[in-house]
Parts: sequence; structure tokens; C-alpha cells
Amino acid sequence: MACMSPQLDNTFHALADPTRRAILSMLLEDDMAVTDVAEPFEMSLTAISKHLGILSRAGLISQERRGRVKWCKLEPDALRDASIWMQSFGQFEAVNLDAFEKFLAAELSSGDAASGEDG
Amino acid sequence: MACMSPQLDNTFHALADPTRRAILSMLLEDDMAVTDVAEPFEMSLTAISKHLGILSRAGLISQERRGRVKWCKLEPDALRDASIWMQSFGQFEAVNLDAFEKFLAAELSSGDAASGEDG
DNA sequence: GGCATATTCAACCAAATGGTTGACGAACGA
DNA sequence: TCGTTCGTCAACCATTTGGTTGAATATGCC
Repeated sequence: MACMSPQLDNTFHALADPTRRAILSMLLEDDMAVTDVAEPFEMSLTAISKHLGILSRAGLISQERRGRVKWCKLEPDALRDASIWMQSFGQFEAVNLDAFEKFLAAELSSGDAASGEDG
Repeated sequence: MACMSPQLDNTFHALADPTRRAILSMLLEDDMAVTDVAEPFEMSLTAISKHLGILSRAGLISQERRGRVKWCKLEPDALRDASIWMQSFGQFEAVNLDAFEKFLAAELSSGDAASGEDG
């Protein structure tokens, strides 16, 4: 079942926290260093670093170290997958899920063959 | 900030659990009683009842008691809100509905009348 | 009334979460 | 080299989570 995907677990869990959603919003504007991400929050740098780790594990952002600075970059693909899953409910109420899963598989395999569905 | 919405918190948190997503999938087919929802899971009825409570608080389902039986019904509106939030990250091809419809059409024509899938 | 069915409540538990602080390593610049 | 900045690690803490069990509350049926 597509709904069992641990990737969806990670994505939705990452999105369930307002701090993390705010971080994503910030990264929408531009790539940022960890310290700069943390700046507007009343929270320790460590806490933000953990949030970024969660976003990164979920594939929602990527992080690249350049010198001392670690740059954070929005990676919308994971969001896209989750969005597609959601739209199967929001708009395709009457639609056959099997067909939709096949569609997803075809879509995903054309981009990322490694994503273990049905795990 | 739109990303701070506690409604989004609830929605995404509810979606972050594979059991709850599976429940939503089941409800996609038809309304169900709590006991029937619980049946396929290797988990106590109480646990399922809690999951349904979480889905209900998130607005993803509604529950209506008729006699002894409490019927659970999918409520796609909350999903739509979250989906809209995700689309605000518009960097990904806003879920390709056209592609999916074409896919469906292709499926139907290749499978011909053999599709017993029934909408 | 009395018993079965449907669902929730209360109490409990282990594990995970989101946060803290202090110490640490790695990279920069004077 | 020395101090500063950037970021993570380790340990800890309170709260929440997802699950259990057993009792309780409705409701329906004979």
C-alpha cells in the first residue's frame, strides 16, 4: 500500500512542526546558513540544527558544507510526492487507488528508481 | 505567518502515521464503523479508536453515531488545505493532474473493458 | 431483565519528541 | 598561534506518542 511508505512518514512528520514549516518558508526565498536560519527563532542553535536534520532526513532540504558554513537548500521533490498523495484524497475521491499507485510508481521510477515503495 | 497554523500541525501530524493513512485509504472506499476500521489491523480496538480521534480532531474524518455504531466518514477538506499549503512551495510542477488523467485514459484503453475496478 | 455488541475511559508503559546546556572539532582571520 | 565563528555531539529533561489492558458506558436483541 502506498500509504505505508516510510518516506511519507518522514515528510509529514517533518511538516507537522511549525518551526520546521517556518524554516521551509525561509528557505523558499533563498539558501541559508544554519546560523542564519536560527537567527529569527527564540531557540538554541542546537535545536535548529536538529530541526534541519529532520528536514534533511525527510529529503525536504539538502545541506552542503562550504568552509565553516553549512548551506541549507529547499528540496521540493519530497513535498511534491506528499502533495500528490494528498491530492488523491482531496480531488480524486472517486478514483481507483490502484491506478493512482501505478501512476505514482511510473512517475517516481522515471526520476528516482531507488525509492522503496511497498516496503 | 501561514506556516504557524495549528490546523496544519494537526493535519500533518495526523498524516504522519502509516496506520492513520491506511485508515484514510479505507474510508476513501466507503464510510465504516469503528470496529470494521479496526478489523484489518493487528492492534487493539482502543488504539484504533485513538487514531480515529486524532483524525477527527484534525478534521480529516467526521464521526456520526447511529445507534450503537459510530460511522466514520472521510472529510477531504482539511487535506485540501494542507495540500494548498504545500503547493505554495510552487517550485514543483503543481501536481500533474493532466498527466494522471492521461495515465488513467491509457490504462483504460490498454486494459480495455476488462477493468473490473468499478469507481 | 439479562446478555451480547460497539465504543470509550482510565491507568499504565516504553519510546520518541522538542527542548536545554556545556564541551567539542573544524575552519577562518589577525 | 590564538581567538572567534560555525555547527554538532552528548547528556539530560519534561512532555507527548502509540500502544497495552481491564473496566465502564451505551445500545440492541431475546
